[in-house]
Amino acid sequence: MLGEIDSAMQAMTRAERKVAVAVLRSPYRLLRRSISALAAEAGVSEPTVIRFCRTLKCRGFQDFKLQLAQDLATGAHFGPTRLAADESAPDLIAKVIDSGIATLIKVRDSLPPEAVQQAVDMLSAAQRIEFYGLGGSGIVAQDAQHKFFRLGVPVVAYSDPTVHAVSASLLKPGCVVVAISQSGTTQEVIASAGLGLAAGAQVIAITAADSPLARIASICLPMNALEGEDFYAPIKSRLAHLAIIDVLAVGVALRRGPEFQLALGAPGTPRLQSAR
Amino acid sequence: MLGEIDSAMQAMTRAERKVAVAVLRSPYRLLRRSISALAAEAGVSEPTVIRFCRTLKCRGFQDFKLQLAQDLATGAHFGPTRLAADESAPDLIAKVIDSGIATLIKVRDSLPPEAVQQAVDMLSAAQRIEFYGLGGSGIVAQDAQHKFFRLGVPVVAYSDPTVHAVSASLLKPGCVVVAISQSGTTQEVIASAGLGLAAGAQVIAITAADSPLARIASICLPMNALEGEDFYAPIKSRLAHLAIIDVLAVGVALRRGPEFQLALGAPGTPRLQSAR
DNA sequence: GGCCGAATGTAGCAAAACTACAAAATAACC
DNA sequence: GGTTATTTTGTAGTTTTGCTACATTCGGCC
Repeated sequence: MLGEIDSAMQAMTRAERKVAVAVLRSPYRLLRRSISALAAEAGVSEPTVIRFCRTLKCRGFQDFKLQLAQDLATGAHFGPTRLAADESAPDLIAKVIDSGIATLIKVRDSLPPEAVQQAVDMLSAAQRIEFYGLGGSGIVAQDAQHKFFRLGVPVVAYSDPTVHAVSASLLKPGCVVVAISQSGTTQEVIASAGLGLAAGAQVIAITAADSPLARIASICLPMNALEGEDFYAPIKSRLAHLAIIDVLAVGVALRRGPEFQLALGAPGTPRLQSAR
Repeated sequence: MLGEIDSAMQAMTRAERKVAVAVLRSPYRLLRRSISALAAEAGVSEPTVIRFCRTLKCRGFQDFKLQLAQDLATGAHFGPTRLAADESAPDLIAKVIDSGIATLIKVRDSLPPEAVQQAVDMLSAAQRIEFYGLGGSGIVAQDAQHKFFRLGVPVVAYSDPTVHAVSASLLKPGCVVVAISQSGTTQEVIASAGLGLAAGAQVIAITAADSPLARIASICLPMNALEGEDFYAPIKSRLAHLAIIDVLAVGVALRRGPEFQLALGAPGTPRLQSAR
């Protein structure tokens, strides 16, 4: 929609263009505003705003606002929407968080259910689970540890390559390694995953499809390259990883039965650290 | 949102429930309709419809329609997201991630822009930033460190109470503490925040509104109690915290200028750890 | 059965969105 | 270059919408 406005601007009259730039400047604020407020901000009259909406194939201002709202909610507008250095706080909030929402939608629609199913089965049956990740992925690994460690399985997270290399070589059949890496090319993680496999453990990779790490893994949960290597790229991929971990954690908790579901934080359960 | 309507129905009066079923029957059609049309369809009066919206924590009918539109657009409208023990993988993915999307939407719509603005100003001007959090919030703190530490400010994250207590008492004016706690009642974090204040530092709290921690903080970014202490509660609150951190990080990066924006991971930038 | 509080509806108001028309600006033509 | 025709923009008015204040009715309780 924002893109459409941008491209339709050429065919607009002068006054309509003024409305267009006002809308593009802070789309989110518009949602809460009235026709008169927008007209005043753009420095035009109210009917001009309505004509602007009609030019965009909308029935009126209300209709326009509704479509814009849906568009912004899906995050479908990202890419053309650049953040300005002087971004207003409401727009800053909306743009950053919508970028997150868009990421989650993408993960939801691209995660292969079969792979998730297999991963949940494998983790539910595991005698021991180890999460490996470096840097940002190391934080994801620690988060995973927090979510899994109350499910009744020994679980650890390592973000030090030398440590997880040693640990991996000491694993046994029945153990599961979850290797987390955005690119799937991080040598240290690939190496440790390989050591784990050699020791008889199984490896679940949360990484880019068709990457070296993905190829050696028993199961791969692909995180399709979030196209648009933009400003938020690292934030997006972190979020995507965390979401995948969440799915696995909930899946395993369900499988393990009610007593462990409670441990995840149902009402009345004594709070452990992670609930803070 | 549709899920919330469903669960809020129990606490509703008879007439409000009639509105609820009318909405749930055809949510999409509602978007184009007016208050009077909905009232007629549900067989109630117009103010009842408004009361229904208010019951759902909306400011009015317009606000309700807007939120509904965004909700429907994201596709995150799974009913009362109960999970069965034998949940199929596609549903598991959809429900867990939609719960996350709903959380982000809630954060987006409830974060006070003025507080965010102030927090960004304060962080941009800070000589030193320290993040404190325990348990699950400790991971959030570490994540924050990763996101901030390339912005040209000394930044650390502590999740050990004795360590951050010592560190807080050594702070000076110009330093900023970001205290993260879900409940806002964690004694150790409150104590350290207090020490920081006493040493002349300022404190930004990411926690529940009106909690003890919120009251002593210079600025509070409230994470309104995500009602429905359900199965995902801990996952939701973690996600909400991370999202708030993201907003702050992007806000500060923008303020600090282009060179630091690149550091967050724009194309062509050498990748550091967090990009993995 | 009468009283009290909650729940619902009625009536009215202010503002919002939209329409019809007139003024201004622009372009076309002689 | 001036006059006319056409498009563009603004003004004023109408209708609808969302909302509020108040009255009425319903349901529980002594």
